[in-house]
Amino acid sequence: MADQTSTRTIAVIDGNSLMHRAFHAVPPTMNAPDGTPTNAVFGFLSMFLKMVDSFAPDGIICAFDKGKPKVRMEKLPQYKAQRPPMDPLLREQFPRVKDLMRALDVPVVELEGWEGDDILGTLARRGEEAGYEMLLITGDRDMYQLATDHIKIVGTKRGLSDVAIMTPESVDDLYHGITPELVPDFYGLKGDSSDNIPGVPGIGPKKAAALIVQYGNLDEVIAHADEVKGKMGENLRAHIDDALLSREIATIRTDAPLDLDLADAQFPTFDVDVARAALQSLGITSMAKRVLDLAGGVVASPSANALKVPGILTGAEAQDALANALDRGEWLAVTADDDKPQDALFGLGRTLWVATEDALLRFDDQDADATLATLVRRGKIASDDVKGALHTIFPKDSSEPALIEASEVDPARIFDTSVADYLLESDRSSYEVASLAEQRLQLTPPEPTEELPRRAIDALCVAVLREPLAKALEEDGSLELFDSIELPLLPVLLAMERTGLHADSSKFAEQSADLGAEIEGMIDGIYERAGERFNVDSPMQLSHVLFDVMGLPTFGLKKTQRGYYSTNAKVLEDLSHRYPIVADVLEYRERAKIKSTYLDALPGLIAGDGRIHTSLNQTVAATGRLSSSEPNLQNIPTRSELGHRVRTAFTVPEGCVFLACDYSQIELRLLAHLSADEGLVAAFNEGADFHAATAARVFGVPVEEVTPQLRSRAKAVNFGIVYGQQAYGLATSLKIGRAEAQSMIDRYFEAYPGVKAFLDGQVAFAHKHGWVATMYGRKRHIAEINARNRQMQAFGERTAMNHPMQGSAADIIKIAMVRVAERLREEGLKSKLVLQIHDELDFEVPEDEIEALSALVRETMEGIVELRVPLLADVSYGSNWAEAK
DNA sequence: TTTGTCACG
DNA sequence: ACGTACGTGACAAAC
Repeated sequence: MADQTSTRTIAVIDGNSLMHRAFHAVPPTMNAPDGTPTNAVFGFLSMFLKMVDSFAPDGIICAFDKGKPKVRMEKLPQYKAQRPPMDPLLREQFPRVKDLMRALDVPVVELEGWEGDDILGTLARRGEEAGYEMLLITGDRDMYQLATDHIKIVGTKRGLSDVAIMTPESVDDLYHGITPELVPDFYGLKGDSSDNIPGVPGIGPKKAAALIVQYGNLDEVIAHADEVKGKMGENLRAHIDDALLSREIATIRTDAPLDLDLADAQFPTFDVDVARAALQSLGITSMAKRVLDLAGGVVASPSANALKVPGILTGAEAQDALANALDRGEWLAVTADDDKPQDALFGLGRTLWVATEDALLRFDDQDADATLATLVRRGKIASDDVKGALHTIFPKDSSEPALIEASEVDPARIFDTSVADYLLESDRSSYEVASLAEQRLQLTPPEPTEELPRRAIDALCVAVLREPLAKALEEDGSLELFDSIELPLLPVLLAMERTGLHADSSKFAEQSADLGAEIEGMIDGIYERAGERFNVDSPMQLSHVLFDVMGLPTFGLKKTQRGYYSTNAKVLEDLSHRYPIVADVLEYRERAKIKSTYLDALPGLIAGDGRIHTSLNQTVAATGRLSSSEPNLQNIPTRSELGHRVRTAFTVPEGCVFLACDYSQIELRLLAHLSADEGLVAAFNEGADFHAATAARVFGVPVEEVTPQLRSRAKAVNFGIVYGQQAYGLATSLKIGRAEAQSMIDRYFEAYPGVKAFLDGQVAFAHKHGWVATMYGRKRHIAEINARNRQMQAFGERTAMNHPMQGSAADIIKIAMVRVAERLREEGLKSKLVLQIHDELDFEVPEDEIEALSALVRETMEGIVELRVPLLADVSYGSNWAEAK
C-alpha cells in the first residue's frame, strides 16, 4: 500500500464541524429506512467523497468532540460553553456517522474533555514532525492557525462540494496580513460569536488585523493600548481581559494525550460488504457505488452518476438542430444569462443555451434574442427561470419595443423547474437546478469550465429534470395547481414587472428634504437629553446610552443575543411616556426609516421610462404568496399618516387614475368557510360589523352594547387566530395578563367550537402526514411538526394552523390575477395590472375605463370561488396611490 | 455575512 | 426553565 519511502498524506476530519455544515446545507428531507433523519450524514459523506477524489489521501482519521470541553473550562470558567443545545435532529445523526466511518475503517478519535479542534491540532503537529503531509478537513476558520508548509487546511465553502485549500500565504491574504501563528491573537481582538469568543466590542476583522500588524501581536497591542485613539481605544482598554481570554479560547491545543499511531491510518482498507451494509442501513443509495469503488483501490470517478454532456453546436449547425427539434415538437430546455446589469455595461453579450434531446446549442447576442422569441412562439420551452429568460428579450426597464408580448406566452408551452419544485417543497431557499438534479436524480453535474459554463450545465439539468418533475407533481397531486394557477400566472407577472409603477422622483426628493431637516433637529435634541453624542442608528450605542449612561429602568426588559438591552419599538413605547428622550428616539426612528428605506432608495430605482419595476417572486414565500423585491413594493408605508405620504409619489400618467381593489377580511372569511363554524359563518352573513359580532359572542353581550374597547379586543383575537395564536401572543398584543388572554381564547373557542375543531384537525393532520394543504391543494411540508424540541414543534403547529388560510388566500388572488388579465385582453381594455399586495390588486386605469374596470375587477375577484360566506372586494381610486384608499 | 429593527399583508 | 403569534424584504451597524 503506502510506500514508506515517499511522503504519505494523511487527512484528519473535524467531524463536528463537517456535520454542522452538512446539517444546514442539506434539506432535512432525507431519512434512513427506519425514518430517522440522515441529511447531515448524507452531506458529510458527500464532502468525504469530494475530499477523497480531490486529494487521494493515504490515510484518513476522523475526530469528534467528546464530553464537556474540560480542558478549556477548567482554566477558563467563562468559556462555560453557553452554546445553544444542539438540534436533536442533528445530535442523533452523530452515532450514525461514526458507525459509517468505522465501517469504512476510518479511525474515529474522541477524547473525554477534549474538542475535535485540539485533536486535529495534536495530530497535525505530530504528523508534521513525523514527516507526513497533513490535510485538516474543517469548516472552522480559526483552524487556519495550524497552517504550515506541511499542514494544509481544507475548508468547505458554501455548499458541500466546494473546497478551498488554505496555505500560510492564503491565510495571510484572507486575514489582511495575519500569519497563521497570529490567528489566535487576531480572534482575541475580533472575537467569534459562533464560538462564544467575546473579543473586543466594536473591533471587526479589519481593525483587529490592522492593530496586530501595527504592533506585532496581541501582547504588544495591549502594551500600547493607550496609543489607540477614540471609541476603539476606550473599548480596547476596557476589554483587555476579554481579549486575553478570547485568545486563549481561540488557541488550538496541540498536546492532547492521544494514543494513536499515524502509521496505522490507511485508506482505503475497508471491507466492501461491511460498507455496503452500513450504507444500506442509512438508506444511502446514490453515493454507494462511489464509496464501494474506493475499496478496489480505484478512486471512483464521479462519472458513475455523471450528467451526460453532449457536444456543443453553434452557428448554422445550431440553427439546423433547433429547426429539427422544433419540427419534432420536443420540449427545449433553455437558460439565458442571469440579468446582471454590469455585464451589459462591460459590453458582454447575451448567451442563450438550448438543450435538445441530444445536443447542446449555443446562441449569442442577437441570435440569442431572436431564437428565444421564435421558441416562445413556436416551441415548448422549459427553464429554471422562464420569467428571467423572457425578460432578456422583454427587458423590464427598456423603452425599446419588446420582441414579444407577454400575451404571446402560452402557459401550456412553458415549464419552469423552479416553480415546479416550489410546489413540491415550498420551503427551499434556492431552486438551483444543478442541486435539484443532484438531489432528485442523483446526477452529478460537471464543474463549469470556460467552454461549458454554469448556464450551459443548467440547461442540461433542466432537460433531464422536466419529465421527472412533471411526474412528481402528478404523484403529489400538485399538477393541477401548476398547470391551472402557477404557469398561467407566470406571463401575468412578466407583464406586471415590465409595466412597473409610474413614479415622481420630485415627490420623493421633496419629502426627503423635509424629513432630513426634521431629523437633523431631532438628533441634536437627543444628544442634548443624553448629555453626549452617539450614533442613534446603532441599537448597541443607543442601549448603552439609555440603560447604562442614563440609567433607565431595565426591569423585565428583554436582551438581544449580543447581550445588551433591546431598543425595539415595543420596549421604547413602554418607556416613552416617562422619558422624553425615548419618545424622541421613536419619532426619529420612524422618520429615519421612511427616509432611508423609501424616500432615498426609491428614486434610484426609477428606470428610464419613469417607472419602478419590481421583481415579483413566485418561489419565495412558503405559503404560496408572492414576494416583491428590488424594490419591495409590498411594504410601502400606509399605517401612519407620515408614511402614507410616500404613496403620493406613486403616480399615474396623464389621463389615468390609480385604482386599488382589495379583498375584505379574506383570511377570516376563509377560516369561516374552511371550519364551517356556524357562528363564524353567521357573523359574516349578517353583513354587519364582523369584529363587533365576534365581541358580542365572545363577551356575551348584545351587539348594540359592544364598546369600542371590546370590539378592538375581539379584533385582536380574530387576528391572532389566523396565526395559530397562543395566550402569550394575545397577552402581548393587548397588554393584558396571560391568564386573562387565555380565558379570552377559551371563550372564543366556546363561541366558535367549529374553529377549534378545524384548527385541531389541521394540527393532527400535520402530525400524521407532515404537511397541510390549502383549498386548492397547495401543500406545505412542516418538518418541525414532530420535532422533539417543544418550541420547534409549537412553531410547526402554528404553521399548520396558518397555512390553510394564508395559502388559500394566495391561491385565490393568483387565480384572480390570471382571470383579470384574461378579461382585460378579451375586452380590449388599456388598463394595466401593476401590483399585487397579498389581498389587493392595483391598476393603472385610463379615466374612461374607470367604471368598466371597477366592475370587472370587483366581479372577477369576488367570483373566484363560492364560499360559505360572501367573498367581498372593495374598489377605490385616485390620482395617485395615496388617494386610492 | 449576521443582527436588530421596522415597513407591509 | 424558556421564549412565543403567520408571511415577507431592506437598511444601518457590527462582525
